[in-house]
Amino acid sequence: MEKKSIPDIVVGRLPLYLRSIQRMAQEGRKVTSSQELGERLGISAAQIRKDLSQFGEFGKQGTGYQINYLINQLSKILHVDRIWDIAIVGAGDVGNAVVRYQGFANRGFRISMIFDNDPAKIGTQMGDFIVRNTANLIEDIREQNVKVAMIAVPANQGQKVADQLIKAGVKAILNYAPISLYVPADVYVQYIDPAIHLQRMTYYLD
Amino acid sequence: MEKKSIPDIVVGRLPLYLRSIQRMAQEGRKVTSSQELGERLGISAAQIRKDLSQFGEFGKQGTGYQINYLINQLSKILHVDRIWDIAIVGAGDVGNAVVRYQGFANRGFRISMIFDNDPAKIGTQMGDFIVRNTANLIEDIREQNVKVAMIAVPANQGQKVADQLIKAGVKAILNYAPISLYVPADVYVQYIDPAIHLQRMTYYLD
DNA sequence: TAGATTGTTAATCGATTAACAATC
DNA sequence: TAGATTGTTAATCGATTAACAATC
Repeated sequence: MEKKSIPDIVVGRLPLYLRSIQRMAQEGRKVTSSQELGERLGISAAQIRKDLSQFGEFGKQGTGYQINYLINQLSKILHVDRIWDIAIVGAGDVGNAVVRYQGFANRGFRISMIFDNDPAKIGTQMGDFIVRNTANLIEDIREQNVKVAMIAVPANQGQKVADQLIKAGVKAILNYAPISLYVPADVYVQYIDPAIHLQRMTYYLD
Repeated sequence: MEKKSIPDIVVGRLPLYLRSIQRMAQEGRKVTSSQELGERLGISAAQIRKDLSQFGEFGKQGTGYQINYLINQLSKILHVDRIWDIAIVGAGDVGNAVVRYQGFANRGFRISMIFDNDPAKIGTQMGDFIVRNTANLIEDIREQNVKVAMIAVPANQGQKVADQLIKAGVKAILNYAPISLYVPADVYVQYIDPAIHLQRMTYYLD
């Protein structure tokens, strides 16, 4: 009997739930409800209960959800009950911002290497790292068994870098280059393009 | 008679269509089809035709879509047939990356000011701008009639900054702070949080 | 013309919501 | 206990797809 498959749209909301209850925990809160969580996120309480119920019974009638317990469960579900090493490709302004980003702490990730193909940058310090040569990308990533990477290079180099990452065994790519990538079915891609997000809003402005 | 309302999920795909055909134009292409565009984006041809047909008839049977014409039409629909000034709040690493970002050219946006509340940063140069004092945010933004802003401050300052932006008349906020914002119904928010995107992928990894 | 591709309809598929029994 | 809130079902709502007449 197959494990029933969870809709991707549900998976996409779980990290929001996790972020929100982690914040509640920081605030010293111990218990929450689907209603409170929904108000914080702008999502209906029914949807939150339905989403969570796909994975188990995490709450108690009458009282709600123990925050610490739900954090643990969601972390396991999302596989961030461990630390994923991340490789960054591109040591420009975006790569620089990500390599120094403090927001990965307690969220399951840490930067472990950064690459560039510019001789002027290779070997220099960036954040806590020495910029590596993209020419060695495949062997370096393979050697350290890195499975998650970020692409922070210009659009015209994005696909080439993606191809190398895939060859190196990377299975999850966060792409800051403003292009769609072609990848095999067992590789996951997420996109961050500020202009795309902005255009989604200007539609509604006059 | 009311103008029929377009689903937000459709609006969300239009910027992807626009980016893709702008890229085709750069490649020297003149004409495309819903099928080709769909292959580039991993979206079905039927969906692309249906989405576009919500706004008019932009193609010709047998031949497809004139790229330049479709770029013009989509730019108008998304209101990027003009240049929107953008204010950035937060002159840390993320603010620095965004203020220098070259990717807004031809996409309807330009950075016009950046703020920080750190006396060590106020008055210094960042990219093409002098960092302004967040204390003057409301008057500065009002004076220049800026309607679009980005939040690039720590999580615990995000809501406070959002409240100021709204008071200043901003209607669209791209939020890099890892929190959900409360905003009035006439203000639009989009979120960029790399950890959220990464967790969406690690779910599928083992 | 013959071939290709649109715009659109109807059918299918999937996601959200409302409601409530169960139960803490 | 009485009140509150879950987990779940069924109904509703919305989005996607398949198919094809229209037509370039």
